[in-house]
Amino acid sequence: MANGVVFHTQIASIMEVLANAAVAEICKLVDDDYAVFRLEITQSQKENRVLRRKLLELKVARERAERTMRERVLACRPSIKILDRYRGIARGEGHLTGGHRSFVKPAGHNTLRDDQPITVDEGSGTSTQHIIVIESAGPGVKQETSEGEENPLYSRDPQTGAVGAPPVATDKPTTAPAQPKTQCSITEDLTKCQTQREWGWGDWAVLLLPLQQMDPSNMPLGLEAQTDLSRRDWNRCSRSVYSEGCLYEAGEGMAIDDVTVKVEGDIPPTWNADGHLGDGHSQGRDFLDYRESLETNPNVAAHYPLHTLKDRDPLSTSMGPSDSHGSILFNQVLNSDDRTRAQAQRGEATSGNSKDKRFPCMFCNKGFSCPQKVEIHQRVHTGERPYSCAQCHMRFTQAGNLKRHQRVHTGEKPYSCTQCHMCFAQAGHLKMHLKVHTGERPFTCTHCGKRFSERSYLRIHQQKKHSTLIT
DNA sequence: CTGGGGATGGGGCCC
DNA sequence: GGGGCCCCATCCCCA
Repeated sequence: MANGVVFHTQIASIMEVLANAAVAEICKLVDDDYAVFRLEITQSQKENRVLRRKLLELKVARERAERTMRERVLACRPSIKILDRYRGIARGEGHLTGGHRSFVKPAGHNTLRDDQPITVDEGSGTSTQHIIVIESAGPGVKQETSEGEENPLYSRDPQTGAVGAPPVATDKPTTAPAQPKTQCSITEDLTKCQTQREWGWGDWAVLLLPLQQMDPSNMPLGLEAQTDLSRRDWNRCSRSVYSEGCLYEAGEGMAIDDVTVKVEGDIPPTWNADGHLGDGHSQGRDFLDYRESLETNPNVAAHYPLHTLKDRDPLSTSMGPSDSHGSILFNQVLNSDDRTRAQAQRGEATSGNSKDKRFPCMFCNKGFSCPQKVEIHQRVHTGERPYSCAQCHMRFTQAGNLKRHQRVHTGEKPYSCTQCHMCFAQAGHLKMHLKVHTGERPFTCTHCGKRFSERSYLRIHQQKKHSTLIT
């Protein structure tokens, strides 16, 4: 018994010694790592100071160069005009009250209708919109200054009243656009610009990039709206547009070629790229693909060939989840255009001229019968998806679509075939399925006479076999 | 051929 | 009666 006690005592002593040794070893490692870490921090701080100083110097130099180059460019090339109504704000002479919402205009969309509403101003007096419309057609980069033609709806900076000068100054004006940039880098540039509240030549050069370098699927979208609060904000915003009427005044549109319309302004608090509730200062990450919207506008469709959009090869830049989201949005938008054309062919009115459809979309001018319809439709353009699935976090533009989606989780298939035991979650799927039993094939290929049960099958067939598109 | 989802229009209900 | 809001049916596309 006594031997047992001694044995346990010895074991305890040994364990204590081992534990102490381990602790000492751990402390030594921690101390070593801490020293290294501290050294790295110190070096990083030094680097930060140096970079900050360089940044300041560059900023001062660019300001100086801007002034001289602006005078020089305007003197040498009177055709160069720059539209920059809100430069005072963008340059930091004012303040931004919200985040930025941006749209990319389609390739080939080289004109913008005078009455094309592309932006929103809540009229609060503090909301700001920044429209940048650039024409780079031909050898001349045609831009237009807003000085002297300021839109009262887009007021001067409420604090300073400043209307900034066009950002034409540059250190390297002719070489900036030549460098290929990925969509990611474009976004980063814009983010930096917005962060600094300053636009220089390099920023404009980014906007002048050809669209082939701007793939829609890589546009980082921060389109999700999660909360009712945000939805109300955005809805209020869109409704205010209707209360205000079309805000886009004649004569302020700009001709555009290589593509870019950029609209910045207030966005709902949730429009952060990460899809979470935010403060609205997403710093330019929330690009929205806008290229589709003008296609459906009968007044501008002729100028905006859709193929120029579809033919673009996607960039390989990985943008994470919002990347695919953007691609989906773009595809759906194109589908919407196809649908619009199909509806027009069926004789369905799509213009906003009729009395029944007197509520036009602020993006594409398509008419709807009531403001709610427009609000829903405009989500095509804005990417807003207020309805979230609790099971899988998918988001939808309409409550009904969410409800339909939830059958995926519940397994509910309320539509049963009377001919067989098949069940479907959607009525349309049952309807389509019934054609299997009836043999109905109403869609006939005009080239080979082959018949199909669905229009989409015919279209695919003609694409594959005849290399044509049905209209 | 099935299944999931985007988008539009119709219609009912309420104020 | 008209407008706002909501639900639903439907068409369409794509994987």
